Amino acid sequence: MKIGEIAKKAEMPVKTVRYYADIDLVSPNGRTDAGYRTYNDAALRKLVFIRHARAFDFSIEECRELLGLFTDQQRTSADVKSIAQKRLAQIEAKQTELQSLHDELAHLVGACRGDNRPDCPIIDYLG
Amino acid sequence: MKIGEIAKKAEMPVKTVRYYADIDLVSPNGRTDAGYRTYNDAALRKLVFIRHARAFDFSIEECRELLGLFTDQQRTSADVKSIAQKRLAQIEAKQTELQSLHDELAHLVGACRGDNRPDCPIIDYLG
DNA sequence: ATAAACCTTACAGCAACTGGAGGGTAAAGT
DNA sequence: ACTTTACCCTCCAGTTGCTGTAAGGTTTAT
Repeated sequence: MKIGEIAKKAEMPVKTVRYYADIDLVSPNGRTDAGYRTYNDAALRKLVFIRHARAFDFSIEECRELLGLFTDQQRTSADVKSIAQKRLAQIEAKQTELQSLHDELAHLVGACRGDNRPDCPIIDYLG
Repeated sequence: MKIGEIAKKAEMPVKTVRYYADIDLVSPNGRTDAGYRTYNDAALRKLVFIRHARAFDFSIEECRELLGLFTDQQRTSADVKSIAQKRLAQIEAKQTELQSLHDELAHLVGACRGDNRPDCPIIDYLG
């Protein structure tokens, strides 16, 4: 499989696949005579794995860690769960933060008449 | 006021104040003979304004826009409200996204026994 | 034969800073 | 007066996770 084909199957840009190769996250299994990267099905599974993990906002380094567990026969589900729980806690923290952000801003927007007079509680609050 | 003083009053790192000067977001009103940036109270108010707006995840460009309105006597509250509403919609979209992320991941974490056996629904799902 | 589609590397850029090197200056202590 | 400490300066590199572009080489289809 050349890079275009695996990228299509993994549903990500060619650039991204090449980037993952550059940072040694998912390496091609070889090169053609012309220097084209060649990939196998194992690489495809890794890319799909990463796409899913990235959708969960796992960082690249977390993906690397998870990928290690993914291919490690010795891993325990506790290892994986612990990483996922850490991520979940991060998400929950972000949610809380976003909620108070939302509430404050919504309050200000609600208080602003939005007419063509210059006085505005949003500006007052921010300033 | 020199940069250290205004940074302290505005509650942000000196580096950040210097950065805002570099990108012409908040310029010093002059320089000392030695080349030190000098700031006045108007600059301080702008920095505080920006810190608040940034806490709402307004981008620097949005801050620039808001700052323009802030100092523009001709602005109407409708101008400001429209920017704030746009931002509110972005926050709400992010919240929805984060919620489904949370639910999916929480489901997976809940399904994982987290013992020392290798089979793990999180890995199964991601792979 | 040639054009389109594909591949390569290498560098630049995004946002919004942060850190560090390598210096000059000012304020405070002795 | 001298030294230490605390500031200040510029410039460059790095962060994250790519994406865009330039300037080429290769393969495939017509």
